[in-house]
Amino acid sequence: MNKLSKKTEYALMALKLFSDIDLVSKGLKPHSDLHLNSNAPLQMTVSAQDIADRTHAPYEVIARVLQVLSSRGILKAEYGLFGGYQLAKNLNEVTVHELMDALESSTDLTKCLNSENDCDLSSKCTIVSPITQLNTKVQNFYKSISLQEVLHV
Amino acid sequence: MNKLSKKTEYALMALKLFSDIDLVSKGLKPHSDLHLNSNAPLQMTVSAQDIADRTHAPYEVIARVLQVLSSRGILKAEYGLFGGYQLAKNLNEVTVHELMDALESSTDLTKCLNSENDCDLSSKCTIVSPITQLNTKVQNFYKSISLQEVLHV
DNA sequence: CGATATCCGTCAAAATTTGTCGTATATTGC
DNA sequence: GCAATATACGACAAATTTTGACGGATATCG
Ligand code: FES
Ligand code: FES
Repeated sequence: MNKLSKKTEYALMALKLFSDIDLVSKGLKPHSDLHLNSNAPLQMTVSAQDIADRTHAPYEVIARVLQVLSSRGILKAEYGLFGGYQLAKNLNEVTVHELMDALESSTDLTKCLNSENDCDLSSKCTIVSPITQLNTKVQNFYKSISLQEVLHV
Repeated sequence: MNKLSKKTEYALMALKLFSDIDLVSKGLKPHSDLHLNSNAPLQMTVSAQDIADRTHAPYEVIARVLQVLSSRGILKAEYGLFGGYQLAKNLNEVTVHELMDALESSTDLTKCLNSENDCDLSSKCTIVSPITQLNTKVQNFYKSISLQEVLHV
């Protein structure tokens, strides 16, 4: 399959939103219009509902994604009225690998590489070493790309 | 998910087998024992059944994989008794991307990138450009790695 | 012609992803 | 204290994809 899950896509949308808001707060223009509703003052803290509305992602799903990003320290959560999420890290310091590790079922290239999945063929398997080495290359590749680099295009 | 499918794994096993046979034919030692059964002379042409036996992959599945590799010109097929498959290309000239393109459902990083899948959100989507650019990077990465490089470790 | 092996369409089982629901917990404003 | 709001989390159903199996057609060779 070799695809990024919807969860990771939704995460990128949310993080791009925060990234743009951050630009606005510094007096710079975002790359795409934010379509901020109402004339309320710009809130650095955005609720899951707002993020769902603006990204057009299903609320329940992206809410869960935001919780994970929060648990990973990429976002900071605030309870209560006017609560929501804020960027907690500079996106320059978060890699694509980190995002995948947070949201994908696994970052490994194959199921057999997963230590929990004890493949009964591993003793007879002829490509354990090749796959392992290729896997390392792929991991390093995704570790070499920051989210800033991805979103700020 | 971001994983290589079983089909691609089976393909790598088969190609490693051919790669090792090729070494033997040149009088060199393969990296892993071939466990050639019987005392028959070494055949450059190997049947799907033999490959299934030696890789421990389900016959029906790896047979289909071999057919695809044949249609892509990576293997050469021969009908009839003592028929089977041979390496048709130098593995130095076949990339990981080429193998994925042959066997994975898609080489694209997300479903939305697939032109057939006309995502109804694409007009509102905020990450079309970021995803597209990241996708290109990933494609180029997989195009930069040859199967020789992967299997000959 | 018969034995063997590649080819190919279809389909069911299994696994994974995606989305939904219900509920608990924490914070704020009154 | 209490109601309103928003995050946190477990469980579950629907949808999609992968994996594997079956049946039969086509090609080659002795
Ligand atoms: S380790 Fe599972 S098939 Fe190679
Ligand atoms: S293009 Fe489909 S969600 Fe972005």
